[in-house]
Amino acid sequence: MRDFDFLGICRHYEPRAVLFREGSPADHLLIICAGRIKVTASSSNGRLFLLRVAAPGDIIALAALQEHAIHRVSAETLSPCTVKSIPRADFIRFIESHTDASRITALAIAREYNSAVLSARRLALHTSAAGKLASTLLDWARTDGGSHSPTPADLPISFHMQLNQEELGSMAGLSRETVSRLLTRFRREGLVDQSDHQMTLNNPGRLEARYR
Amino acid sequence: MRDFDFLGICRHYEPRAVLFREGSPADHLLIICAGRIKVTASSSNGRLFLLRVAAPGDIIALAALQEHAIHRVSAETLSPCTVKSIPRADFIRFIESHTDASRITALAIAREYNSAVLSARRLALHTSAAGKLASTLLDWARTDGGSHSPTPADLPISFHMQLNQEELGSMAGLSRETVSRLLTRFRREGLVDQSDHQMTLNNPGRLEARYR
DNA sequence: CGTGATGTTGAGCAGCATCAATTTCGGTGG
DNA sequence: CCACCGAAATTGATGCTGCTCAACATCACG
Repeated sequence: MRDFDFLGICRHYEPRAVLFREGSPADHLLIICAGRIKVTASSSNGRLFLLRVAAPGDIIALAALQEHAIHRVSAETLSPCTVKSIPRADFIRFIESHTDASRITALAIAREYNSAVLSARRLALHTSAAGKLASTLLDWARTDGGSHSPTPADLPISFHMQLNQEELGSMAGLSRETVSRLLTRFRREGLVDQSDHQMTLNNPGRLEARYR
Repeated sequence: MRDFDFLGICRHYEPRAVLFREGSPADHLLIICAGRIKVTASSSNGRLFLLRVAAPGDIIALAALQEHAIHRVSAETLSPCTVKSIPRADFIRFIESHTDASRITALAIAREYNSAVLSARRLALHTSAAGKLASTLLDWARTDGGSHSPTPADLPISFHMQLNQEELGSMAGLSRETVSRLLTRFRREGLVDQSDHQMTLNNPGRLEARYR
């Protein structure tokens, strides 16, 4: 841990700062120390896809593990952030020389992998818009809402919703308007509550059962 | 490498053999030595999503890196396969004790990660069915067609299509019928050729430009 | 010649994107 | 405190795309 502290450079960022852009060369790995970061991909026709919201402890810019790689996503801060930036060579030297670091790294990368798989799954398996939105919310609540414990299915889960409906839509592959309509529907059915930026899933089990 | 050979057990599988199923506990990592393996996820309503076709050198069952994890995908052989199965503890001990192994592992995992990100991207960014199918084919050709070199955009790419239209559809998030219609359309426009199980993208650049 | 797997093609319809109008809300300044 | 502004959310109307259902073709295999 002492060695790790000397690795790379820690920088502070204001909200809405861009850490890197799709297409730029990837040579540094980034580890989030504080704050939330939005990871997105975009298509030339202007569509945006929100791949994930990364939290402290997450590694982004994994592409930098390969030499001469190029970022396939962009990263932008959502809140004030502290991010440690480590050149590829230093990072690799570090995990090669610290036995337990390689394990922890592998785990961190596996977490990123899982999150990407969940996204793909969501988008592919659900035909209906309601299904996509519901499982986006559920996935979110379960990874963000915290506890890695097996989720008790019928207890309400509450979490801080840092995204507006447009961003939520670009995460679920839906238009802003559809998100709005669905949220009011879920609200009417008593499945979710929303006040300020707090989102509560009143009955995750039922939400999942009805719109999977 | 000598140590690696002693690690885990190598097993041989016939085509259509199931290596593991979604929901079962994940405690072994699998490394593909020979053959092709289909990695899928399914929803309760019977829909199937083909996440990726893994090739020799790929690691699957990455979920096993975490303790007490559960498989979120299923794996099934497409052809005769040789697969090395390594218990989690052994694998972790190995990468902790072999300096360069941790680097290589990290790279392998990063590859899996990239492939998952590409899938999610495809599904989210393309609104039209044609776009989804086109980019599925392009991604496939570029990773499978082999050369990691920057693809020259206007040369035909050819690759062995191991999937039927139904499977291709479940990779792109489309119905079997839509895949059929689109392939005939692409054929009519001279964008692809198909003979037997050989698929040729005559002009990747144009395919991409037209249906991105 | 039958059977099953795979591919092709058509018709109809639901669902979501799109366009557009309106409302709510938080912030800023007079 | 109110007026004003812009961003975000809500709601409605409309059209198109791709899913579904269905019939049929094709091919490999026994």
